[in-house]
This record gives sequence, structure tokens and C-alpha cells, in this order.
Amino acid sequence: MTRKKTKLQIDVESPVAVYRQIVDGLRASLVEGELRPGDALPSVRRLAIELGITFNTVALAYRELAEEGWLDLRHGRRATVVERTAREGASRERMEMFRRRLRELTAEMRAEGASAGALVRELRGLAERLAGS
Amino acid sequence: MTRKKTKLQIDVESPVAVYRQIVDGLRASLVEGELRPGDALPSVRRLAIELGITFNTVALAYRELAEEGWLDLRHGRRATVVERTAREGASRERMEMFRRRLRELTAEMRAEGASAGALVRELRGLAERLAGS
DNA sequence: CGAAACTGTATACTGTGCATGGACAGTGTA
DNA sequence: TACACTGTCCATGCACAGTATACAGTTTCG
Repeated sequence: MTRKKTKLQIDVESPVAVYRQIVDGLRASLVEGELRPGDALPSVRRLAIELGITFNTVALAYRELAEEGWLDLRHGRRATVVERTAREGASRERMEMFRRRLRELTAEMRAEGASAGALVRELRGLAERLAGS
Repeated sequence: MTRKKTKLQIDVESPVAVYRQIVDGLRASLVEGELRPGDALPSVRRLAIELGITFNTVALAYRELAEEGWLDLRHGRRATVVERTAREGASRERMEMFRRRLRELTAEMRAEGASAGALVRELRGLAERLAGS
């Protein structure tokens, strides 16, 4: 049996909150269809143990995702993925912000020594995958 | 005279700390050569007023950038950009993290309604610019 | 039916990171 | 030598992330 859960990577040193890292990671899996409507998520305690954190932190992340419309969260039952109504096109401001964060992210990598070529490869690779879906 | 300072955009609603947003924004300008060695940065108070925050928050950002080797910070004098020794190639773990953050960032945008096409355009656009430099 | 083992929830507490304001100290200039 | 600038240091307040503990639903199985 292969462990599929190792997908989630948490960095406790990171300045971004752990619960937010969980939200970001799971959201990516949800957007990409790796987690589909009907699927049950690991219980807050199980995932917490796996990540080496407290279950309440995982619970907070689940609540956030439920807020965004990804999860059905009911007392006593496992959190399950639900069909989510697609949003309308992102606003101009949001796209602007995306451009900025993208720019800052690659700049951070260049500052750390990543070559422009390597970054171009990553950007084009992701664009490729995205266009192919 | 055109205002070149409007480059920095701060979002007080954002979960990422204001001083970190400043660091990220300035670092991008530094990496891209928009800010060159010898250039003097605006004083902490001036920039603070411009952004509508406290000067100490800007000071913290400057200290962070000095720590990274971008700035020469001396008591009583303006902060100035300094020649920075390039880093060696980024580690495999760092590139892995870059890939993850890139994936999560685009997923977040898709969740907010951005079309795959629009995101592909942004990614390819940045790759283009990066390859051309 | 009922107990046990699971699920998520609510609440209070603690530590910490961040933004702030004010006093301080170094630098340049009129 | 004043004075207006520069960045630094320090104490305060506050919001929030993470924790522990007690609680309340649901499912499983004897």
C-alpha cells in the first residue's frame, strides 16, 4: 500500500500559519480534482498526528475550507468533499495581485540562487499542465 | 514628474505581515535591477507615511533586507543598496518548495474564478520576460 | 439496545509575532 | 553650533495561532 497522504508538507519554521499551509495544500488538491466530491477527508486527529500538530489546528483548516465551499462539515461525521459552484471570473484587482505575488515569488527564488532558466522551466511546465487540463 | 514610488502596494487585510509585504516588494525590485547598488531608499518615515503605516514597520523591513545582504544600513544615514554577492544554485528542497507554492498560488486563483487560460497567459508572460533578461 | 470508539465542536488559556509611539543617538548642512 | 534629518532601541498593546480539555454528535459492533 502506498501512502498518498504524504502530499501535505508542513513547515513549522515558515512565517505562514500552519493551518493556512494545510488550507493551501488541500485547496490545490481540490482544485486539481485529486480530491473529488464524495471523498472523505482524514479525521482531524488522524491528520494532526500525521503532521505532528494539534487536531484543533487541522479543525481550523477544515472550517476555513468549508467556508470556501469545498467541504461539508457535520458534527460527528467525517468531513466530506462537496460539489462547489464555480466562481465568476476573478476581478481585475485579483489578477493584478496574482501577477504581483508571482513576480515576488520568482524574485525570492532568484535571490536564493535559482537560475532564471530553472525558474522559466518551472513556470512553463506549470502553464503546460494547466493548458492541458 | 511621475511618481515611481507607487510600485509598493500594501494590503493591510492580508494575512501576511505588512513588513513582510514590504520586504517582498522591494526584493523584487532589487532582483530585477530596478533598484541598483548606490541607490538610496526613501527614509523609513517617508515611506511609512506614504504607505500609511508606522515607521518602525518599515525599519523592520529594511533590517530584514540588510540581513539578506541587499542594503547597507547605517545609523543616521539613508539606507542604500549595496552590491550583493550572488548565491549558489538553490537547493533541490527549495526548488521543490517553489513548485509547491506556485501550484498553490494558481490553485487559489482558480478557486476564485480565474480561468485556466488567463493564468496560463500570466505564467507564460513572466517566463518570457525572465528568459529575455 | 447499549457501550465503546470514533467523529467534529466549543471554550479558555498561553505564548508570540507584529504594529505602534516615544525617547534616543548618529549624520549632514546651513 | 543649531537644526532637521537619518536609523535604533525599548515598552506597550493587541490580535491570533496553537494548545489542552471537556463536550456533543455518529457509527460500529457485541
